[in-house]
Amino acid sequence: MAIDVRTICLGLLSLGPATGYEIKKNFEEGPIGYFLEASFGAIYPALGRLTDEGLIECRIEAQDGKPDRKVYSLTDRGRAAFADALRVDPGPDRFRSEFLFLLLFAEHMPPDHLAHLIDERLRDYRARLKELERAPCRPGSLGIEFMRGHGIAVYRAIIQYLESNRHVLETRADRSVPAHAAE
Amino acid sequence: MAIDVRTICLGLLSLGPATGYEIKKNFEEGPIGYFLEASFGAIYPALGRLTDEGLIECRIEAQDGKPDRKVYSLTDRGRAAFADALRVDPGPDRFRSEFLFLLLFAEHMPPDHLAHLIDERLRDYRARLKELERAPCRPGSLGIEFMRGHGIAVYRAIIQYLESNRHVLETRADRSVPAHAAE
DNA sequence: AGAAACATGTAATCGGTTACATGATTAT
DNA sequence: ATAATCATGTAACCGATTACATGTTTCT
Repeated sequence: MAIDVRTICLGLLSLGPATGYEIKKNFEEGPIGYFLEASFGAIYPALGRLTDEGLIECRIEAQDGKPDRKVYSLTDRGRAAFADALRVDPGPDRFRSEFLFLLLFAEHMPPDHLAHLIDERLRDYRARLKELERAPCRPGSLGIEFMRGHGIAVYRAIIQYLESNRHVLETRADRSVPAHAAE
Repeated sequence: MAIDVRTICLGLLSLGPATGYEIKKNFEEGPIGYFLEASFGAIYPALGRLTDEGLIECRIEAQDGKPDRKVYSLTDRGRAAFADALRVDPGPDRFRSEFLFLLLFAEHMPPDHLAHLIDERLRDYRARLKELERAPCRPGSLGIEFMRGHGIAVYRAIIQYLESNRHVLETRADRSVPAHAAE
């Protein structure tokens, strides 16, 4: 078994007690979402199983209106289990991009659509970069800072590459319907 | 429906006829595997469905010993369907890394294990980079070249980041059992 | 002798996404 | 008013991975 949502929850809880909702936030804000993701539909059941197995325990905080907060924290057995999980050798890093898949066929796209596609992706990456770059008020752990730097380095590389090489695809798209051939 | 294996097969077949085996090779060699992946268990059924739907067709080449080669190619309807699929807006690019997840807990790792982890990952990235860098004999399509450049840019950024920042995690790992505290 | 490449396929299993269900409070 | 944030959970569905099944040829 590789690194699934259960292990991720275990890991994040080893950094401190948290609710399912807070765990989810980790993937949406901050550098962790740069290389990990999990949905509520995966997190809540994982937390349930982990509790059944005695690897985490849960303190319930009543709230008015909202559902009770369930703050989970690692048990000793959970700590041990996680120390164990830390020894697995990590699978390969993977970059997945539907965007690049589409660009594979840039030549068969209307030039304006192609340009729009690249513009949007660039906007997206610039936003992600800015998000990572704005330093956290309270600097997180060493690990988190390292992830942040990693993300920044990669996003910068991608933005730079896109900016300086888009013309390769775009001039070709023009040439596929060259002006002098439309006569 | 986003970009699933069926669409990927359709796209790769739009570049020329191929067998399931050849489609799979695309993900293992060459720049396409940099941002896409699919297993035989996904490709063969996808090819079957696509054939049933009349989007691709199959020419069977008998062979001795080996199973027959089934060379698939797009039909006109398939070409139209793919042109359609090209219009969807691509989901976000995602980078997933179990490796970075582990590094999140670098402080709780034996220093030699941490160093080994990073060494291995660096080796892996250098190999991938070399693989991308060795220019294809027959330069592929513009699109492929673009992907190649993208991968090279990203891998270089990651390697450089890892090389120049690993000490941040590693000196800390040392300090967790500092020499002067062991007295 | 053994591994790797060539070549296609099936089936069990599974992890996870998406959508649904509920509902108060606070910010725009 | 409307959207967003807070807060937890269930269930259907699904795509895909993994392992299995089979067998030859060629490279090391």
